[in-house]
Amino acid sequence: MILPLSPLNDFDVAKAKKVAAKDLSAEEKIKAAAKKIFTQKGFAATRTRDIAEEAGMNLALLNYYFRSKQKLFDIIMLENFKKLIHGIVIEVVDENASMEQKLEKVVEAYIDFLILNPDLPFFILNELRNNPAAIASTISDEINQVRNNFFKQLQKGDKKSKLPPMEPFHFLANMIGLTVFPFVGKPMLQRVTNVSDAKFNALMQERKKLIPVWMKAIMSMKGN
Amino acid sequence: MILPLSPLNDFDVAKAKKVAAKDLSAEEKIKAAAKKIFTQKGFAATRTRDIAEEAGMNLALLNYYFRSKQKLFDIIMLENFKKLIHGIVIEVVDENASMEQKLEKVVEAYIDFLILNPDLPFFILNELRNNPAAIASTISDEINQVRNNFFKQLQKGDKKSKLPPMEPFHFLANMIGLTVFPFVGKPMLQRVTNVSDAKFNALMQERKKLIPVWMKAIMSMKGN
DNA sequence: TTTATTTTTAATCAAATGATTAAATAATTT
DNA sequence: AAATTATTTAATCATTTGATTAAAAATAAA
Repeated sequence: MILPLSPLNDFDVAKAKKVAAKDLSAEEKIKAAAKKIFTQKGFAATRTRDIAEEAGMNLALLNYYFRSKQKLFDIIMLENFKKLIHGIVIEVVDENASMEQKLEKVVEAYIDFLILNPDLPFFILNELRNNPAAIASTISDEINQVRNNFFKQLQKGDKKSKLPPMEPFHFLANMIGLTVFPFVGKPMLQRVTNVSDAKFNALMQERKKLIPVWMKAIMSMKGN
Repeated sequence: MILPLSPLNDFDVAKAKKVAAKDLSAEEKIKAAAKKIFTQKGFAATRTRDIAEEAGMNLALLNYYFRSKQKLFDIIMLENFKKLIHGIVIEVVDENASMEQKLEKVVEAYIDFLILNPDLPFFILNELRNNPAAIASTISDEINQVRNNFFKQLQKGDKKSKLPPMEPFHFLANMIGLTVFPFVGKPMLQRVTNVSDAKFNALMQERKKLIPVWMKAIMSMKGN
């Protein structure tokens, strides 16, 4: 295999072949380790040696399989991002569901997901700051869907749930703020309120029921 | 001055003397540049050369005045942190103010502050992740004050405002989520909702009035 | 003005870090 | 089994980056 010597050749030829052998392929081990460390520490604070060590692999394998730290990061980034928005768009765009139904479904699915991936939102928010354009372009389709469907529903109000129209920005900020912020600010909140990890998760379970109720209360206020 | 040659000598002797000369001292220029870049990009992603360039100063001056990147960062970090919690604790701990009054005061003061320092909360959240213990110890006094005063008021309910008791964690998560999250998630929210910087600030002005109303609506719901 | 002190600069160092290479090993194909 | 191809390793490179140094310039003290 001459790939490392010819940087411009395509790279996936080698991959497909040996995958699915043994327990977990070297490539998969590296990817898993990279996901863990990149997600925890972000791009800049992650060293390729840390990834190799976490994967129990030789450092050179990282470049053998992924060419560069940046390329590896891009792959992780994209997968993380898709994982995070997967499901939510489909739920939210559904024409037949009422606002109330959407609220309940999305919040529950999201909190379940975040309990399993507590570092993901901070990671996304961080990298979105460093690279707004590149990432946004990969998901512009989903954004447009949300704009064309859900935002319209929001702005004309929801008859079934008796919820008046609401400015989409405020709705999103509230919804994500209430749902995602506890995970983004977890270290701070835990420190101030003196809450253990177990208690934190229990509180998040509570919020699955509470947030939809709160959101409806917010939307029912006059002046929105 | 022999400081650069004797690393263990005290460092502040030199400082005090020439400060307040010219327009802005070299030390102040570096500090301002460091604050800007550290706050924007975090510790790991910031290069000392970037700071020197931003300040228009020679790279060696950074070490001359501050000894190391880490020491400079610690100073910025502490100032940022104090700036962020300044005021809020005094407001919130005041025994005589009702919950309602506190809500209105704190939200307004905070949003005004955040409009001027939009990158600060993300910076704090980020560094709090990397170094939970060190930072927390510098503000444990303030945290205890909040616990002993405000959380008690929360948990016994507020008669004047007719607000029933609420779990402190949920209250904090909601309050900070609604107030601070828009700034933390600014790039994401702006992208999805297609909102300009000017519009964003206008929406934040709106939220100064809305969030207290929303918070009262949330707290008035049964089941908290 | 002369001397001492402080500040600034340019050059350089040492360590960390992303990446590469050539050789060794393992697996696959013929 | 022999030949080919793919994977893995240890050693090394080149660059970046935080830090230092010695000398020059600016300022203050005598």
